[in-house]
Amino acid sequence: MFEPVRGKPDFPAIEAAISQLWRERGIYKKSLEQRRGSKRFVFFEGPPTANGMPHPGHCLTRTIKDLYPRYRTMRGEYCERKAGWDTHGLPVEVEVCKELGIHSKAEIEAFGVEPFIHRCQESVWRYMKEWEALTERIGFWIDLSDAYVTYHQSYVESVWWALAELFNGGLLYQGHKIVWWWAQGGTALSSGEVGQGYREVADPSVYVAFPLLDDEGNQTTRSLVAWTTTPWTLPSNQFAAVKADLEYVVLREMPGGGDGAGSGIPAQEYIVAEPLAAPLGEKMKKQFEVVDRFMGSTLVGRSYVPPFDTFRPAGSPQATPLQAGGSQPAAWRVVAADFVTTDSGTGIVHIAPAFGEVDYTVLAFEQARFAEGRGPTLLNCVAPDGTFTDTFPMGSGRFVKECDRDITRDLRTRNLLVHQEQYVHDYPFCWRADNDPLIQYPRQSWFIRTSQFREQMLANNARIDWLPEHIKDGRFGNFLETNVDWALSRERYWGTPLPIWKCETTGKAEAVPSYAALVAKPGVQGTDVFEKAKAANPKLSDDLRVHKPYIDAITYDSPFAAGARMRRVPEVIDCWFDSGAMPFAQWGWPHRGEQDFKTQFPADFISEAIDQTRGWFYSQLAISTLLFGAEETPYPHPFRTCIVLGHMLGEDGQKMSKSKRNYREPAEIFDKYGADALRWFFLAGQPPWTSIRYSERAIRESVPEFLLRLWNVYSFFVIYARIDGFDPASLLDAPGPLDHADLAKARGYRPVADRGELDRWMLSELNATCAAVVHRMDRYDHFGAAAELSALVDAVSNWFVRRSRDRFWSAGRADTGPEGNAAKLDAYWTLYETLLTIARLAAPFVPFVSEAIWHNLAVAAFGDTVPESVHLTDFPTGSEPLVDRDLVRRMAIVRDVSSLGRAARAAEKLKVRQPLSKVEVILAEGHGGDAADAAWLEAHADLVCDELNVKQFEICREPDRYITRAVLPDLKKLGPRLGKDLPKARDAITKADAAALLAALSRDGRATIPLAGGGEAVIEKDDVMIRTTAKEGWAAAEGPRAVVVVASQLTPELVAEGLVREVVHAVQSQRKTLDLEFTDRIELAFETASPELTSAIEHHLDYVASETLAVSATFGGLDGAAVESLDIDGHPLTIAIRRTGTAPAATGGEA
RNA sequence: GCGCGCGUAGCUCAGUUGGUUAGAGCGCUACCCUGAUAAGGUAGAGGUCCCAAGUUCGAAUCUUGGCGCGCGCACCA
Repeated sequence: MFEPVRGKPDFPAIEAAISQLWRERGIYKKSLEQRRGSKRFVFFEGPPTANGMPHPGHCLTRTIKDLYPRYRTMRGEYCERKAGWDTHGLPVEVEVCKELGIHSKAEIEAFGVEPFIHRCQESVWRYMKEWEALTERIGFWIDLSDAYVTYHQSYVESVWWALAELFNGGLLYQGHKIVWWWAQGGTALSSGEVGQGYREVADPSVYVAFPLLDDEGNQTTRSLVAWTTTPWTLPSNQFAAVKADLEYVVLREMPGGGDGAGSGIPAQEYIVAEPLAAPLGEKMKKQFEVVDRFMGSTLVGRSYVPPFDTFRPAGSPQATPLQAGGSQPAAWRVVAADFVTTDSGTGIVHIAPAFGEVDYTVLAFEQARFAEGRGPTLLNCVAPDGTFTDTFPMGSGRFVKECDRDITRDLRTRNLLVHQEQYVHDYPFCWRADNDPLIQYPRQSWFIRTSQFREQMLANNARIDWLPEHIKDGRFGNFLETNVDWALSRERYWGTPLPIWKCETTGKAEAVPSYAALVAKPGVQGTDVFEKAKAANPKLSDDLRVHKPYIDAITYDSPFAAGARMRRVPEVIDCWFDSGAMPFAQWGWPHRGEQDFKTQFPADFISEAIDQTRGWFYSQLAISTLLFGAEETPYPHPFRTCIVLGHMLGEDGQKMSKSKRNYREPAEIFDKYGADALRWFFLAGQPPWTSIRYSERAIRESVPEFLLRLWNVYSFFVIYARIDGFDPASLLDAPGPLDHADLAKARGYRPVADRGELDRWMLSELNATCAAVVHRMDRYDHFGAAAELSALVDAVSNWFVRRSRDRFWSAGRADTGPEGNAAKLDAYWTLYETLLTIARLAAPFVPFVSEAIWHNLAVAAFGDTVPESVHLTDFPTGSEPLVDRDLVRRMAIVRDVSSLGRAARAAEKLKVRQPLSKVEVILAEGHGGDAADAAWLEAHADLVCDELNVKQFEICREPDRYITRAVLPDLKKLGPRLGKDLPKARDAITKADAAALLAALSRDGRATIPLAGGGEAVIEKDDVMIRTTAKEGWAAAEGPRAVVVVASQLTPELVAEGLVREVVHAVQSQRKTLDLEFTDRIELAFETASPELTSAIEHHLDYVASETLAVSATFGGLDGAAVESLDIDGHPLTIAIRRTGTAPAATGGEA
């Protein structure tokens, strides 16, 4: 027998109990075991970082990541779910630095790399408990005990193998490039990391004069005006770039204002691009006259005085021999460059090759023009820590950005500052230390030649199913097309060490694919460093063996030079490479895990939020393509389908972030509403790729619509099943999965075909929904599937249960015994089957509530002869033979007619309590309905009468009394055929005599109508639709399927009945205010001065008494009764109620 | 600046290949039910489908150009 159900569910408490049940019985493991050997569904877990608290965004990803594996498992597939943790990288180091109160690399070195690494390793697990709790709480089934961890030796060795492969293939190289440099952190960042840190800031923007030299090397009064937002790069200026085919003008200040006028100092003349001259004048609020104009090519080759003489020797510029013969000064010369634009600035670009990628290409180009070894060298007066060196005394030892002000002031005193303003633009900061601006800086760095694989990556991408689809060719495709080589190395500490050892003599390098390969090298030394540390501290993790600083101690004999040693390069790698290597590194492949890797590659399904486009999605695709791309595969790799989730927004619509903590803790939501509420909100609230507004209100409001409604139906079922003795276990001896075929074996389970219409309808809807949900879920459309589920629960609650109440409350027991009531038993079987099936359908979505329902309806009833968990059952796919489409359609018509009837009543202010004599229904033609529908509807007159509280139902025989018919052209059919004549045809059809036209069409199947302005059109029967419109003066409502007319005339009898219903309603309200149980019996007495009301009550006294459970109903007073005076439709009435006793709760009898 | 996405009811969002009366939930208002009851149900009000032009017989839907929002990118010197 079923356990009693609390009417008001405490979902969090229910979920806690279910959670415990799963844990104790190992349901997750069993769900896997049960499918072992079946077709695999491969899922990759994108590793989160556990050194921060989980937030609502993680709840979303974990919900989606749980949904599909659960669904697939129920569909019969085998889906391993290996957890993973991302443990390396800057986020961890920065967190540890914060704890230590330090920031710079120097401080880390002072603290000691070894203890620092230990701290990092501990920090990684700081919030592990919270993560594990969240994972269990939200019902994310995954193997936490067997998680892959990116710092583990086996993982690191897999990454080493990958890097060695790339190195040996010539795809991993060291290059000198301008990189985005985090000076305080002393490392370059990848483009992905740089992208994370853009922020809008106001920088000083300066217009600086570069005085031109004449042919003799003397300074002239004409100056180039260059624009820059990074004054600190000016000391390292090497060139000025112009566009050769752009017009430049020479500006002289008009007399009458400004500095220098009349002071004897020759007026300054400024050279700028013609289109930018006027804007500059406006900014400076000065009048200029143009004294000369020429093309940019005229300027090319001219020498100028750089703003600072940091690197400039005294005297005239030195002529340097060119490759092609002749000579030129190597630096401080005007060059031509195509990238110069007139979008902003002056059309003259200050070139500091050390601090700009484009600037660097100018230098490289210029170097090639000069004789070997004589060209310009890179000028740089900034140290790697972002401070000026002694080469630039003014800023020596200070961070460059802090010197902007002093540099500007200096320029002004030397009359070189033409103009200054604030410039608001986006500038990158370190994504982990967001007060540190990044600078572009020349650096040796290790790169992966990903750009060489652009086409292969695009081809691979083309075969991936992206959801939403536009990611493929949009955001992700674009990113691939503009791919640049992956800046892999990090000059940091806590990361996978770059497994490259260099010969100290020759500088030649080789890559090492594993620790074993390393210690097998000839003359290996230094392995004892770790062993000693381990001896001193036995708790030291063995995995640190392959980390800094221990790994750096290991050296071996160079194969390149006799007597030389091989030493590791100092860098670690970008942690995104770690996570991207996860498809094979999670198994330690290729050093081990061959079988696992083979069966678990590629993934069928992954899902993360959109910020992973350039993160994990890219790193996986790039690594997989580079390593495995040579082989033709019939599938994309390393994943086939990827759901890209939208960003989670806070209550204010702002983006949430771990560091800003601008969100409610998930735990609070779990405690108040439960995990299933949150899951349903995520899954059913919106398509997964839209950004989700995470608000408590929205979560709360999503509960009644589905979870609570489902629970209420379930609770209704259990309450009455217990009362009526519906005990499936006593009717079914050898239960199996409790699906339709299984239940059909039960005694008293009548074949569906023999059952009442409502039952057949319910099972039709149920099975149709199963098929629809499967269809949606197979296409990763859980949002659509959730809508189907929601509609099904609505159908059960608002139609099946409501229309079945009579059966549930009718006399007799719900069994096959002598008191058995077959119709009642049918109702129970139908609702039972429906609820069991819904529990299975909803299981992947709301696993807790589904389990609670299953547990009571199946396990509590049958014990261990049925599956002990809903998650061990097969997902219902729907049985087509049980679906009766005609019935579904016709029931929809009844619901429509009822709804329209109520609308008609409402329009005339006729409340449902007032009985009416008649309802007439005119069915629309041409809406897929037919004559059989009308007959069917007529057969359901009682149902409609009951719903609408009318005495009589009729399909209207004289529709013309109530409606007018209009013939409407079916534009979709006629449009393509008639084209431009359509408007004329439409007018002609609309204006034509509808009756005559219809007659002609039904007689001949076609009709010819004349068109305005000549010509005619032939229309066929199917080319038109008939619209019926209610005539004025009737209580009618029209919908697409029918017009419903209610008779609004009231007879005295009807009025009296209406009054009585009002009285009953008043008594019931009174019962409720008196807090009477629904089984309490009462004595009832009325007093009224209205003869009309007196008469009405007298005529229906029995009805009143039975409806209100009154043992007596009289006129007059009643001692000790609760008395209430009120107004019944304008008639005064006093009601006296006295409780007399309680009848035993039972169904049957007074329905 | 370039790219991607979005713009539909007070709020959150659907809207299938262009087709006649643009939908849902919540909220609001009114009503119903009172044996699922601190539940449940029905109806109503509420829309220049961001703007403009174009294509078309016909545009929320397609095209172009604006405007606004979000996100991403980076040769913003």
